[in-house]
Amino acid sequence: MSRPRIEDVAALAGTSPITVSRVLRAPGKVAPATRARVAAAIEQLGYIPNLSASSLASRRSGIVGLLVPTIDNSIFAATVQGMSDAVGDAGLQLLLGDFRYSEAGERALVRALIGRQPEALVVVGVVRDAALRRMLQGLAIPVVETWDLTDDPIDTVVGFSNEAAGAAMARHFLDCGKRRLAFVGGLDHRAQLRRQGFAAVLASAGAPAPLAQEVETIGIAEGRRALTAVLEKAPETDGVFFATDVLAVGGLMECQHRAIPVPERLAIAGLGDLEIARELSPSLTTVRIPAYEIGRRAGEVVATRLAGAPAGERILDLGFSIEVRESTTSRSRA
Amino acid sequence: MSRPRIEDVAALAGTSPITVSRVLRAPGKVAPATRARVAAAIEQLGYIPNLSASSLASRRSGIVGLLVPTIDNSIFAATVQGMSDAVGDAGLQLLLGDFRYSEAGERALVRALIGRQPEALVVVGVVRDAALRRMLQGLAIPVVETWDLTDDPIDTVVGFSNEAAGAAMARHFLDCGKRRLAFVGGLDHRAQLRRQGFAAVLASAGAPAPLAQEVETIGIAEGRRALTAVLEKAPETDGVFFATDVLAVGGLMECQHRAIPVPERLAIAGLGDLEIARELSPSLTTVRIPAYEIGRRAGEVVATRLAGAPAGERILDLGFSIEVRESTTSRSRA
DNA sequence: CTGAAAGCGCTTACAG
DNA sequence: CTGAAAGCGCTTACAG
Repeated sequence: MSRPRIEDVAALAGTSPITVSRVLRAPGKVAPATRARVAAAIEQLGYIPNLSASSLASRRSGIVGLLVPTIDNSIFAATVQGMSDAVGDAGLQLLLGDFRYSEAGERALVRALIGRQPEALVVVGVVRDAALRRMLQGLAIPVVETWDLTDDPIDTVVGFSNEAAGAAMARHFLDCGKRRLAFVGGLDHRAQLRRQGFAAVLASAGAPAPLAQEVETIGIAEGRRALTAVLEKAPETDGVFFATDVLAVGGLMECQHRAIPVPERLAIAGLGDLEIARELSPSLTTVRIPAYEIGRRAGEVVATRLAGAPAGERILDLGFSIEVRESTTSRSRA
Repeated sequence: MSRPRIEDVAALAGTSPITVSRVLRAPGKVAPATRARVAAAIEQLGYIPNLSASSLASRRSGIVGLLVPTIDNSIFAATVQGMSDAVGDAGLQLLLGDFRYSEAGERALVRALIGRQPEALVVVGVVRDAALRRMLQGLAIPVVETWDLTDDPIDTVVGFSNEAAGAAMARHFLDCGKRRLAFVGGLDHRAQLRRQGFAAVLASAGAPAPLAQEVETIGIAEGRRALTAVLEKAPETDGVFFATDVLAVGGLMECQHRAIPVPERLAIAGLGDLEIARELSPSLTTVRIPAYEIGRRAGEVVATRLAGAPAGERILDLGFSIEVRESTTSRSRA
């Protein structure tokens, strides 16, 4: 008992496959009586169109590819959700791939996705590999880069300035009277940009260059280790900016473990505005990223373009905000 | 400049499309010299096969569908990772869909996936909707249910007993001398099973029936609210089992906020063994679920079956363990 | 080891 | 409003 084809539906409804196809994709063009008969036949047979055949014939796959660095415990989950909401409204399906923070993985994943004929591609991050940029440009489909900004996107970029976020956090630490600072983060490009923005503000304020402590993975335990390392290398440190909240939570816990007063002796800040950041005590100062909106806007750009609209603004800066909380300010704690 | 087809590669390599196809899928059957010429042509043109056409002709999509309740801040992320590792090794691609904990969403998602002709389907949870079960059975492809157990899976189930997990946690509370207990969780089936197992053990031990506190969403703030509600309704409660760690973290924080001694006055436990559970102070007693292994095994079952092996054991119980930590035992706290 | 023929299940113009 | 013809880009037997 193999699956019914469009021909089986047509036979049962006493019409042609073309009409069945129309009922599915442009029901307004079919007479109501015919439409009803076809709908009944579809229902009766449990017909589900073969989308491989449909894609091949129509050259429209209905797929939007989304490339994320990781799906794990994800700061990107909200972006995926936003994308999913936006493209779902447009009748498109999301094909998700994670390249695990590796450029080789990114290339392999793009190739795998291309084979599925996506109508558009959304990438978390700005694509840095030159060969990959050229390849994506050659695809002649909308490509949206996200979670960062660049003067020269492949097509469109929807994000915020990681460098500006780092800079803003540096100013906040200075405002709090902290000058001997450290930065904790991975080697991925966005973390590096945050570090650069952070360091630049400190330099121009005449503060010491921040200690840069590198992490291998993103996790609470890794954040604790990083804080330990920072205090070993630079015991006088009075503030630490972590590239993500998960690391910062580890930093906070290590302080608690060592009975280091936060923020009096050591101020702590993160990025991402996870729910846990708000709920901890002391609550965590963090950079709020419009993660959902980034996904939503990226999805809308894609949907608009696929509906035939011309390319609009190439650079959409959705900004960020510093959420000042107890881990950097000396307000009384509950 | 449209994308090159297999015919273009064949022309450049001075051979036929059939041979190009062979180089891609069974290179051992092609003479080395020919293979080299074809490989060079593929490279030169940047040829990527159209997988819609390939799927249609071969009736093999190379796709495994994975249905999860949510991709958000996910207790399921490890399962997805395990699946991805296992099916990736077999050259299959994962098509991920989240049905947002709704049966209607589950049905719609299955229909959307079926259109893409997946060779197998993996579902987080046991499918409860009878019509959907019949439909999946009729598909004649491997279907793996996960994260729970049932006597009569559609095909194969890989998981653990949620009821037994609830029961084990009830025994642990009793061992700790706690008898006036509460359960906090959502209305999804797995949470209900945990509650039932929990309640059954208490009943047979002659302890009072546990208060069941329902939550709308999974979040730290929701866990705090739930704990507040429990203490309002039953101030004498001396232990609370939360259906997931995220809720339990909220419970722990609310206790901290109210200066309720944990575990002396109130013991707290969760399920999932998130990293934060280990790191908090007091650390959180929890049920460890082999989430990665569930995904990995499910993926292996699928890969084995698609490689032609007959169906093996229908029920794979991967078990769970109670991780006893400070939130239920009165050991000294750092 | 290699290729000509047929076909996978749809949709796109086009005609009426 | 409806349908016959052609074709989307591959792969599957089959033959040699």
